[in-house]
Amino acid sequence: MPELPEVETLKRYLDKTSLKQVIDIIKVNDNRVLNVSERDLIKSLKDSRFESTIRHGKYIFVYLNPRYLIMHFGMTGDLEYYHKKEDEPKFSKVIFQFKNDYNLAYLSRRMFGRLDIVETTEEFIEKKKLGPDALKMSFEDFEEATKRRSAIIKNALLNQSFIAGIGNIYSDEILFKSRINPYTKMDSINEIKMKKLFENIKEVLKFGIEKEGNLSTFPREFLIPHRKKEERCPICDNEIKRYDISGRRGFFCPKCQKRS
DNA sequence: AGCGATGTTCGCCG
DNA sequence: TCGGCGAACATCGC
Repeated sequence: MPELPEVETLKRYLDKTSLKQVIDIIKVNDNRVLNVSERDLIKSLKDSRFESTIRHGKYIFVYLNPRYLIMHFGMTGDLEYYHKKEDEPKFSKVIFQFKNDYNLAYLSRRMFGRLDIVETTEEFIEKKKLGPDALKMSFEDFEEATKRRSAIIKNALLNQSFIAGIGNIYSDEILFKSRINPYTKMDSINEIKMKKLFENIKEVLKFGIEKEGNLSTFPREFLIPHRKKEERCPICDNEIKRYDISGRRGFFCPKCQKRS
């Protein structure tokens, strides 16, 4: 459950289920997901409440007053709200039990997600060198940031210091919609295409949020349903090509997304 | 049985 | 310094 649309969906889920409830018990099943000591985690959470949440890129900051709990989900993180003890979901790593006996479980299968406690959001964003959130970034900032970089566009979109929230699957979708070849150097994209790219970042991510991050519900005219071998481009019917870049696997249409 | 996976980080090298 | 690459992290489903 990890790119921006999924994380936004988790944020809304947390807001709907768990906000303002007093936390009674913090159960740590596996302390490997903690970037903070178990003692400090408990100290910060016990008897306080999840007051509000902010999402920045793929991170959720949960305001506890006065500190923040940070949730990151890696590739397989999730949240689940449930009542009965025996319904504790598989892969639950940390469980927040509220005074009303309901629980919010933080799950992680591959252990790539992390929980942390910080004093301010700014301090964390600075430490991680996170760029602006993809949905909040202005075109001016986007354009400015692109001018200072020579990286190929696929890597730039994945680079959280440049723009925060886009991952492997959505970056492919954004490039497909923008008709930009993933290997295009950023400084060779003209202003019109750059504007279109910027708009498509927002549109694709917002569409993902509407779909609650559920990739299997994407309509066929998107690239997402065709991310496998021997699929055809929904626009031109050409064969979709697989490519490997910086250890990630992507897909694109060589005919629609010509190198410029 | 082996491969691949929505992420991040780090060391190496050009 | 920047950017690309590959490995490492850890686990499970197909």
